Amino acid sequence: MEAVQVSGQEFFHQGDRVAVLTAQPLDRLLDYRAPEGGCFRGAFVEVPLGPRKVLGVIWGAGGGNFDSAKLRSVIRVLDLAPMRDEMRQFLSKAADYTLTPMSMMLRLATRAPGLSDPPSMRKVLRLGDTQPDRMTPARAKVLAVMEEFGGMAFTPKELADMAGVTPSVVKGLVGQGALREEETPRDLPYPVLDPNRPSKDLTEDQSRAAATLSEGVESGSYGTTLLKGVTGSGKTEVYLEAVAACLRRGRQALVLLPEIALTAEFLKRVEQRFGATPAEWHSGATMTERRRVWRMVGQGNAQLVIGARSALFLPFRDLGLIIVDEEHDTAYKQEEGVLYNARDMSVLRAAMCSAQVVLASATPSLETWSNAEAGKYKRVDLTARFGSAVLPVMKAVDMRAEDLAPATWISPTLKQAMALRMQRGEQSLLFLNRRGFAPVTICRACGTQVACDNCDARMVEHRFMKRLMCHQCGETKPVPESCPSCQVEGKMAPVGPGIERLGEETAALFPEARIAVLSSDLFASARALKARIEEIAAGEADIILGTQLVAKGHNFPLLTLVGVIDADLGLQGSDLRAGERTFQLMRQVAGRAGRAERPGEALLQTFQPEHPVIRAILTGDEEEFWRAEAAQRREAGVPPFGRMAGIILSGSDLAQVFDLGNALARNDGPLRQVGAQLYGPAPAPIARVRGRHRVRLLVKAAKGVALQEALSRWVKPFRMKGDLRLSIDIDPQNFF
DNA sequence: AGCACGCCGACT
DNA sequence: GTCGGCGTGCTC
Repeated sequence: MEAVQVSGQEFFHQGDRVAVLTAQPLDRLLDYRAPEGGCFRGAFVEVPLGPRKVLGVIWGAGGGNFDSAKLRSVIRVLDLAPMRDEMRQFLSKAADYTLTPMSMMLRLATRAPGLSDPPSMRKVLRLGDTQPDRMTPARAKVLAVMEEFGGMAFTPKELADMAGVTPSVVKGLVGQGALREEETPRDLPYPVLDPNRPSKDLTEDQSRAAATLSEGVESGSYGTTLLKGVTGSGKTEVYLEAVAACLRRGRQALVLLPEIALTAEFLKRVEQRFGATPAEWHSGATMTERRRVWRMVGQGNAQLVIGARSALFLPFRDLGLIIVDEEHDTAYKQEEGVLYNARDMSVLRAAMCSAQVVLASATPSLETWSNAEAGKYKRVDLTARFGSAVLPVMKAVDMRAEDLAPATWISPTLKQAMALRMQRGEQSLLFLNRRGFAPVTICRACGTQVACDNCDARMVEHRFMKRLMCHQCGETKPVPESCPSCQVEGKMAPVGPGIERLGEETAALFPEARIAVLSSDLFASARALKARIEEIAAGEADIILGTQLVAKGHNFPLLTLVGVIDADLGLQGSDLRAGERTFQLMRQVAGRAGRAERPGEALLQTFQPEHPVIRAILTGDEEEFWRAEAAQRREAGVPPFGRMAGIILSGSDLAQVFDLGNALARNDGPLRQVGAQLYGPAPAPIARVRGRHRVRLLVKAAKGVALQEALSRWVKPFRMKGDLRLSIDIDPQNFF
């Protein structure tokens, strides 16, 4: 049973007027009468709403301006750990910050199935108090197992398997009273993690870093630390020590990872360190797992959770530490529904519950770097260990001086470097952040490019499935024989390189090479991809071609050359963070090559070798890069030195969407009052997705301005007619 | 979010 | 006549 024991909490007696927050998008609290037996503030309840019963949380005393005669009663208090005050505060603050209705926040915080159901039970067996009338060898085996694990309970199936007998033997013993049936909750506590098992040997550097982090945890107060260290510097070992310190204090810890693909490997390391597997929370988890995690976290029966960004909204009972691994990763930004950045929300949540945050990265975001610089965050640096990956020699290949045949992308310089690796029996990696065969299919007769019917995006040829695909909505169609516009036949041609096309070119250059193409869409499952990566790491490929996914986490010990096919790719466009992103990505990709005993080399093919970002990547002076980037942003008054918000309008009728945008722009009084500037409306980068037109506006304000307040006053008067939608993205990652 | 209410077009 | 399209509005 989950005991509802909250001391010092406000209590409401039966019939009292209480305000209830539900997950229905009402954006206000509803008043009810407290149920029989009363309820505490924070209790999860079931309330009637129209013809339905819905989940809600007792938020406080009722407001009173609703006709008492029409008040309905809370149906019952659910058998769930009540929401703690700090969680209510966290949700409120996060809602204020992201301008999200509370109902949506509650939905985020209750994303587990069957919360309204009583805890699911199952039958288990314990040793009974009578002896069976006749002892048989099979029966003896079963009883021996029970003796061996004295006091433990097993399901009939488990017990039969462990004893090596058929279920009927077990059934017989139950009938005899030698085994006793008992009901227990199906959701079991997670195995206890032991923080005092011996850790790996840490270098002096690592021990110092671990001590700093642990000190923070032991203080029992809020604090954020940037843990900066390159791949192979042992970041994970270091922060697992902070986790150990947290567990020793009896508090819970949360490790956020940017991608599900990284969790399996991480779980192994946790098991090695703490002797058991922690709870796991991500979109791939089954309903049963989600339910178990949610309930156990609330009861304090899960000490450590490894999860994706939404794990931040789990009902921790006593959260003492949040690790945000690869904190710069854009996957932490939720781009749909509730628009939040899990990195920033981690800091908020930690502040609410006196927990520590560790932001770990080899290439921190500028936000985090400058917060550390400003002394808001502590900073701990790890240098590379002997024998671990070291940053390779980085060189630019000036593409203006290279002689390339049409429709080829591997320069003679890069080819030569690859040939050398082939000779030496070492691996090369070519990085191209473009899935598919060719990004554009063009008609050579009229110049038309094949576009998606539902989105304002060009369709990408995927030759392995012999179709064109829209990377926005996933729609596919066959590669047309004749031009959809001018009807001329046989003139459709692929333009530009994708990873598949690069594969063809590589195969032509090195017919004897074993080539592996790693692109997320070429694998049926994360498991298949992981298996392939392991094969490659073991040496089962000479040349690896990869998209974004090769930049993350995976180590290839035999790899000594990284060739970046188009280092300029990320620098195009007007993205504020283009430089930062390119810098991070290039450093990470380059970091795949070379270890201390086998130095690596990275060749960056570029048409602009004198570009400041490319130069910074080549010289490798990170601090200088960040200082320069920070200076530029400060000058421009953009994040983290100014505030920004994106307004995204969408709807099926373009004129209507633009009308709304223009109306918003004309009535920007509340924004001008706080000195904020408004840009737009303008078509969004992908102006049409799934048949909906998208228009954007951008708001820029000085730091310290009450931006959210001004924004909500600004948009409030506008009614959304028809299928028009308006969403506000505070601290947007992409702009126009 | 659901789910009802309601007000106009093609059917038994 | 009425079945049903989904636009508008309410839920304590």
